Amino acid sequence: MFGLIDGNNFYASCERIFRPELRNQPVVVLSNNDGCAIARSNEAKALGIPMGAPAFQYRDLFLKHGVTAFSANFILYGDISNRIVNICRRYCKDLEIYSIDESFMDFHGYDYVDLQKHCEELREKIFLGLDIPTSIGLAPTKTLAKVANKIAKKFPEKTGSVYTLDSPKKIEKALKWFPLEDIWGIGRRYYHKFSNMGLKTAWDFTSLPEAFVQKEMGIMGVRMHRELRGIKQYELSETKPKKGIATTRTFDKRTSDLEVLKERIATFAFKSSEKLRKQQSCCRYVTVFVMTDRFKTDLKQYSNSFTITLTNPSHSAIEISKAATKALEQIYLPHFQYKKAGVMLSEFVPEDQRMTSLFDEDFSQKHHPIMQIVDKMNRRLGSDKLKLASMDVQRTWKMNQKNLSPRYTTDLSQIIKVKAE
DNA sequence: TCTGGGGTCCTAGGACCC
DNA sequence: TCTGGGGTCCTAGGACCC
Repeated sequence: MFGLIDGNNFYASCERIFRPELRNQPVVVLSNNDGCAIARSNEAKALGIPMGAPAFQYRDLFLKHGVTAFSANFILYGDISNRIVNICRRYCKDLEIYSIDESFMDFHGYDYVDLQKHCEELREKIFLGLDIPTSIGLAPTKTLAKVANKIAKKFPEKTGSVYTLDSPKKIEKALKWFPLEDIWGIGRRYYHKFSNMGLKTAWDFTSLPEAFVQKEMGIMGVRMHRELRGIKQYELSETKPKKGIATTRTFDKRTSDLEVLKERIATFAFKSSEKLRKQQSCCRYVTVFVMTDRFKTDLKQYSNSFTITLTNPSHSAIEISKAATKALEQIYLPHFQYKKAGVMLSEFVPEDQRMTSLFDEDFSQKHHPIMQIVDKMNRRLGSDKLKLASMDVQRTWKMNQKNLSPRYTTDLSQIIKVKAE
């Protein structure tokens, strides 16, 4: 059996840990620049705030119903996430971290354990320890565990937020109820296609002939089809190093100034290289993209990207940001108002398995000592203490983060204050 | 005025090889 | 009239996920 555990309305729940007066109150968490709603408490969902709702369009509604809006505090969410995983590991040795708020657990070998009870206890432990409500689904395949999880979340009273799909009868009943669009692997596109054919539920989908699914969706669809019928296609996957790393941002103002863009790109390149060094990889490709404001249809639109191939795989911030600047110069056109840009790194090799060119200088090696110092100091003193001269020394760029909560659990100076009466 | 950011995997088709 | 057969590798784009 597989278990899937996830945090309910995770970011919103994290914010509520330290603001208990917000329990049962509508809470949303906004994306970078306070742009869109990326998490909503149940109360906020009930007010009709959809996922991804642009904050400026809902400002009146927030005001009218006393919705508390937080700026995204990913440091806090990441730390709470780690704590949840640590508790989960006490209940299941084989665990795959699937996302910041979701983990799969492989319960093979737990034949003599009542998994339903086991998971109820796990849930309770997390709630007592961290004040985060979770839901758990149990089933013979990962895709069915996803189904079970959604049922647990949808019917907390009836299921106790833990739901097990362990018999063909139960599975059939669940799938006949389960909406087609909620299946793991059915996105907008496929939903459209299949609902036009009259399909409504997961059961309808499993009733399609496999050959037809293969034709329409390829191998991914076939796997999904089988998983829903209880035929296991996926195991836990171990955490692998990333194959691509990106740092991209929407700007708070549009700009056509090349110097401004160069500074942004240098900063994004630095951040990306930092992530790259953290996983001990070097990259071969550095890609830069820029784009105008896609929502301003009256303005001239332009978007482009350019990729530089490094002669030697590298994770030097200096080399990567130089390459990024060069790439930017290839695609920059004046007279456009840029709104978003990013730096993406790809084609990785482990830093200790690099093949270096016979003729070109190996900057990754050369810059290694200084990069180590930079990383060490930024880890200890807070990020951005040491940066490249091409980055914004004056901090002229600041994200809109009007309602950022403190880093309660990761920064001593921001620890929660308890009033002495 | 205002609209996120970061990933994965698969597939078809082109270029090339013998 | 009539022009093979079998591969590999790479890339862009499409679909999905949170």
